[in-house]
Order: sequence, then C-alpha cells, then structure tokens
Amino acid sequence: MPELPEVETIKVGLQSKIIGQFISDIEILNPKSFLGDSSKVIGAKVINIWRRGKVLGIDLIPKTQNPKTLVFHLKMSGQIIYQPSSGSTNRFVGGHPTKDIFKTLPNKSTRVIIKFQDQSKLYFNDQRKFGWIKLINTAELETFNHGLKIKLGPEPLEESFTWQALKNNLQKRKNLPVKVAILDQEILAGVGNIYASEACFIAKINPNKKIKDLVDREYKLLFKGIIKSLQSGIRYGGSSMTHFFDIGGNKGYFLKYAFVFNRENTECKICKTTIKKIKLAGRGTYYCPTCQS
DNA sequence: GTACTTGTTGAACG
DNA sequence: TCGTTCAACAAGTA
Repeated sequence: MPELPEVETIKVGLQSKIIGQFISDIEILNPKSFLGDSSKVIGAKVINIWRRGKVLGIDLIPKTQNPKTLVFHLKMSGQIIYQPSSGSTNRFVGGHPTKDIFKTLPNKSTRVIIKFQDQSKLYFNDQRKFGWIKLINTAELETFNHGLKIKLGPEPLEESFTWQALKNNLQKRKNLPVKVAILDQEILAGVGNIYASEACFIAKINPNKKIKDLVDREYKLLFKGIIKSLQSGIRYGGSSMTHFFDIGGNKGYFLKYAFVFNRENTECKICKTTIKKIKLAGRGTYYCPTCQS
C-alpha cells in the first residue's frame, strides 16, 4: 500500500535516473491504467519529478506541445520499476512489494511501459488495476488537484506544517475518530491506513478517540506521531527499495518495523499487551489497549 | 466458495 | 446542504 513514504522514495530514486532522459515510446497494456493521449509525449524530455501526498508527477517538455505532466497514483497495489538499459542488472523498485520483482519484465501485473531513448524502461505494475497514470498539461495541475477529485491538504513533512495547522484542519471533523480523520486527504496529504495506525500508536492516542475530545497536548503528540511514522517509513525504504524485502523477496519493511499494523494478537513492542484489531470506517485499525488507553 | 483487504469516488442515507 | 456511511472497483490471500 504505497503511502507518502513509499512515493517519496520512488521520487528520490527516479530523480537521479530519468531526469534529462527522452521518452521514445509508451506501451499501454491496460487501457484503463493510462488516461490521455500518450502519443503527445513521444520524444519529450523529463525535466522534473515531484510528489504531492501520495501522488507522483513527472514533468515533461514535449517537442511541439505545451509542457505536460505524467501524474501517477499507485492506489494499493501500484509498483514502479526502473530497468536500466541492457547490461545492467540494477533494478530500482518502488511501491507495492511483491515476490516477483526480480523476475522477467513485463509480468502479468504490468500495465504501462515507458521507454527511453537510452533503451531503459519504466514499468508501471498494478496487480489490482486501481492505480492510474494521467497525462495533463503542467499548467493545469492545480486546477485538476493533481488528478484527484478533492483538494489535497497540507504536506505533513513541510516546515510550514505545524501542530496548530493540524488542529485547525482536524476541527472540521469533530465527530470522527482520530484515525479516520488523519486518513482524510483533505485534512493532510499522504497518510494511508498503515501510517494512520502507526501515528496513533506513537502519539499514544486511542484511534477511536473523537477529535472533539482531544486537548492541545494530544494534538501535539498526534502531530509528532504523524511526522515520526512517516519519517521512519522513508528511512527504512530510503536508500534502496531492496530494503523492502527479505532475502527471498517477500516481506514489506512495514511488517518488520511497524509497532501495531498487521500485528493483531501479537505482543506490543513496548508493554507486551496483546495488540487489538478493530474496524473504523470500514478499515482495519490496530492499536495497543494499554499504550493507547 | 466466502470473507477480507486497500484508496478514492460517488451514491445514499438522516 | 452537510456530515457520514457504504458499495464499488480488482485481484489476491486466508
């Protein structure tokens, strides 16, 4: 489930690899995965790569068209693999962890292949076909809310984001449980189901506690919990995506480092209490009944 | 075979 | 209209 830290890692990884490159072809294996006319950016030069929330953008300068941007959303099973030109085996893999990332590409999950003039390729894999790539005019990015229907909230890792800003935005969702509220991309951008549970744990706040019952001390703790969980996600996924896997290419890093996510009926890493799982707004939510009382 | 999982959208409530 | 819940999407796992 690629969230902010995974997309950030992809951004950083791709920056050193494809900026300055020219697109030679785009092969679309699943039409629903690519929205827009890909022929408009054949020959275009990659000039910038950015992230906003869970959205990844690749800015392009085409030969004859206005500046364009490829906007990616990986949803829950999207994966990006950069395959350097022949001779090199150094693959860069980001996003949803699967077992087959070191095998032959394209594979059965490959939806789009972006090819560059130096023969290297960028594979967009997406097991469940929820993700997409949208081609839009760079000038229209803000109007189209980066390809989403809603206007994204603030970036949690930017310096301008403060605990007061978090509090102000959360006040719009007074009756919602904390964990559900921080999942809302209009409140803040980039937190998904994994980091929402983790942030509540680090903040020592029960995920089911209502926003209206929070006091300033808890807003500050929640703020720190969000930042810390996201930063540790970036740290463990940071240098190379191979860190997402064990030797057999199996487990995602979050299973290893998470305090509570997916750890139902196991011991809390802090106090040994059994981790509980509940459902909030239809989503699995994990917490420690002792640490987060 | 059935239930469950994920992020986001849009329908359907009171 | 607003706030909130729920189904839908797809495909794999338990």
